[in-house]
Amino acid sequence: MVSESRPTVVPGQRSTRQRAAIGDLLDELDDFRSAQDIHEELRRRGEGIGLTTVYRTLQALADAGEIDVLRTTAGEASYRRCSDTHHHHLVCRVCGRTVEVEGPAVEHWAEKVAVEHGFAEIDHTVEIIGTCSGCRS
Amino acid sequence: MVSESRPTVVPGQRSTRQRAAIGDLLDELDDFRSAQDIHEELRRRGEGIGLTTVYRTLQALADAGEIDVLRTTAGEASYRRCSDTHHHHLVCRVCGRTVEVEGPAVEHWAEKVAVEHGFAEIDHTVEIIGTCSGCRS
DNA sequence: TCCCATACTGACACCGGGTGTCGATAAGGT
DNA sequence: ACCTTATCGACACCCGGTGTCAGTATGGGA
Repeated sequence: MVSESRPTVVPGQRSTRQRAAIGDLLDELDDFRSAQDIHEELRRRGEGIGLTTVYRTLQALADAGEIDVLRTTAGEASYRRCSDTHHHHLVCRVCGRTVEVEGPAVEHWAEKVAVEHGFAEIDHTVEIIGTCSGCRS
Repeated sequence: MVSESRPTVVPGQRSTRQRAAIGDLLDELDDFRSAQDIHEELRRRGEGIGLTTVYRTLQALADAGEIDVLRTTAGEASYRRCSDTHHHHLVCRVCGRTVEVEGPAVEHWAEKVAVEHGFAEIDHTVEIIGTCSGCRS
């Protein structure tokens, strides 16, 4: 028994109480949350944790590809634990409910268009936002 | 002769020297530029104009759909005069060179996916970034 | 088990893009 | 020309995010 339910929260970095708390919270949440939301929620639960640490851990997780980042139109970053496979997001503009969607056709299109214009090392972002059924009543 | 080469820079607002200067500069530029870039360039050319005015004019133009806005990963807003038709951008991550691209298939896919999940009033963002041929040497 | 080099933490100061305020100024109808 | 109204822009301010650095926790040796 190697007693490692969460081997490393952030690959290549030590596992600490604070990082574990952030990891656990992300597992629990479904929507995109800002660093400050996450910090506030952890404090509410009695975790002693600093805002700086939350910012840095989330950034490290994002760099490692462990979580997805979304920039709100207000310029704020939002984070969410997602599935490993490449996908995009369908987000409700009212409640923030998020659905992961795949679109192989879009990937190919982006790649093709970019190559046609002589671009390489292609990356892309696709976000769909709308109002979900629950928020229309 | 109604002597109106630029009837209104921002629809529903007065035409002023400052707004005309911003409009002219946007006509001239090809890439996405930040508000501060635009302010700096206008000052360099001798235009007396305040940074606040530039911010507000660009925002009004964007609200009116006269120009396109792009949020950089650094959280900074960039602006560019674009064609009227709906399109997306292929941007070079090094030099910022921008190509407008169309993808009817993507529009349909976004719409379809969103409707399937019960979403309405659908909007979407698609950006492709890569390294252009000139910047790879 | 103790020790120590190393990584991590977090309070705090700071940075920078962007916005609110408000007196000064320009626009344009009469 | 005059007056009402929109606009301008210097300045203070807001706030998300980052750099710093002294203090603290961690975990691999000895």
